[in-house]
Amino acid sequence: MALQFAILTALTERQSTGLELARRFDRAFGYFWSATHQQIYRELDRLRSRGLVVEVSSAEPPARGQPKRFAITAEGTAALREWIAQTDEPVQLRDALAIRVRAAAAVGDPEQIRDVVTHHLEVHEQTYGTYREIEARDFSVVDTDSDMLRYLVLKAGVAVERAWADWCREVLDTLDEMKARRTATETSPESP
Amino acid sequence: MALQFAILTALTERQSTGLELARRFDRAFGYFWSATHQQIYRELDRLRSRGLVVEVSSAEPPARGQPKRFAITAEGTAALREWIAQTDEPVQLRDALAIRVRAAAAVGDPEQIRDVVTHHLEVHEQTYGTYREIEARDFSVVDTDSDMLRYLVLKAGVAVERAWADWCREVLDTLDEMKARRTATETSPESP
DNA sequence: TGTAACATGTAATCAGTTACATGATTGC
DNA sequence: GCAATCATGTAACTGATTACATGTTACA
Repeated sequence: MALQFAILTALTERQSTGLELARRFDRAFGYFWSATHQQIYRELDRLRSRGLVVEVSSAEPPARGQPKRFAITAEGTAALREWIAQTDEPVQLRDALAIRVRAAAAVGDPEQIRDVVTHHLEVHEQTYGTYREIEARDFSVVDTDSDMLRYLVLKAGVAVERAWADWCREVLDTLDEMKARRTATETSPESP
Repeated sequence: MALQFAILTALTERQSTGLELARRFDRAFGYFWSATHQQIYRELDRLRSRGLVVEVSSAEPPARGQPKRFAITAEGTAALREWIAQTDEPVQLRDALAIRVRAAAAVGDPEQIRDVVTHHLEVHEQTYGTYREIEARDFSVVDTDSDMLRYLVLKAGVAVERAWADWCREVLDTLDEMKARRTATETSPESP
C-alpha cells in the first residue's frame, strides 16, 4: 500500500532509475521502508500505467539491460499530496524476537535465547551508529522546513534502534542474573 | 514464519480453541504479534497435520460451529525448543507515517500531516496506558524466571509505544514551530 | 421465533520474498 | 573472448488481509 507513495516521494526528491531507487531504499529510505529491486520494478510499472510517473530517458527505444529513468508527473504529485493527508492506523508490532523470549519463558529454557538476543543487539547498535553518523554528516545544520521534517524521520529511526538495543541489553542482563541465581542454588541447595 | 511458534507458545501456556487464541492475540500476545482468526484456524490446521498440536475435545465428531480445543504435543514442544535457539535478522522498520512525514518534506506541505500524527499519538498513548495497567496488575511481583521473561516482553511493548508517542509529540511541536515561523514571516515580510 | 453472540471455516486478493533469467557495458 | 558489474525483468511462493459463508447456543 505505502510502497507506491514511498517511490513517489523518492522521485519527488530526485528522478531515478529502478536500481538507483533500490539503492536509495537500502540507504536513506531504509530507515523507514525497505524494498527489493523486484518490488520496485513492479511498482514502477504500475505507477507508469496509471500515469503517476513517466520515463524520461532519451528518445531511444527502452531495452532490457538499459537504464530507464523515471520522474513523477503532476498527477503523481497530486496523488501523493492526497495520500499524505489521509489518516491511518498504526501498524501492530510484530517481532519474532519477543516471541522467542516469551516462548523461552513458557518452556523454561532461558539460555537458549542468549545468542539470538546478542546478535540483535549487535545489529541494532550497528544501525544506531550508522544513523548517528548520518545525523552528524547531514543534519548538523537544519534550517529549512524540509530539513526539519527529514531530520525528524531520521530521529524516528534513531529512537527505535536505541530502544531495541537497550531492550536487548536488558534481556542479556536478566539472563545473567538468572544464571547467577541458578549457580547459587546449585552450590548451596539448602534453600528454604 | 513466526506465527506457528507464537501459537505453539500460546498453547504451551494454556490449551485453547481457535477463537480463544484469536482473542489472546488481540490482548496479551498483541504486544508482540497480531493475527486474525482466519490466520489462526489455517495455521492450527497445518500444525495438526504436522502432529505439533492435537485436538483434545471430547470423543464427539468435530462439527462446524462447535469449539475445538487444541493442545501442544511433545513433538510441538520439541519444534518450539528448536526454533527458540535459532538466530535470525531483525526485521526492517516499515512505517507509513514516516513516509508521510518525508513526503510532506518533499512536496512542502507540512500541515497536511498534523491530523494523522495527532491520531497516531492518541493511539500510542492509549496503548502505552494499557500496557502500564497490565504492568501494575500482573507484574507488581516478579520472582520466577518465567515471570521475569514475560515481563521483559511487556517492557519491549512499553518502550516501543513510549518511543513512538514521544516522537509524534516532537513532530507536532515541530509543526507548531514551523507554523509560528510562517505567521511571523507573513506579518513582517521584511526579512533579511 | 428471531436475534445476538459464539465459533469455525472458505475464497480472493495483495504485498513481500526468493530464485532465476536476460541483456549491456567495462576492463583485462 | 571472458569475467565482473550494472541493469531490468519473470515466476513461484508465502504470509497477511478482507469479505463472505455456515453452523450452534442462549435468551428475550
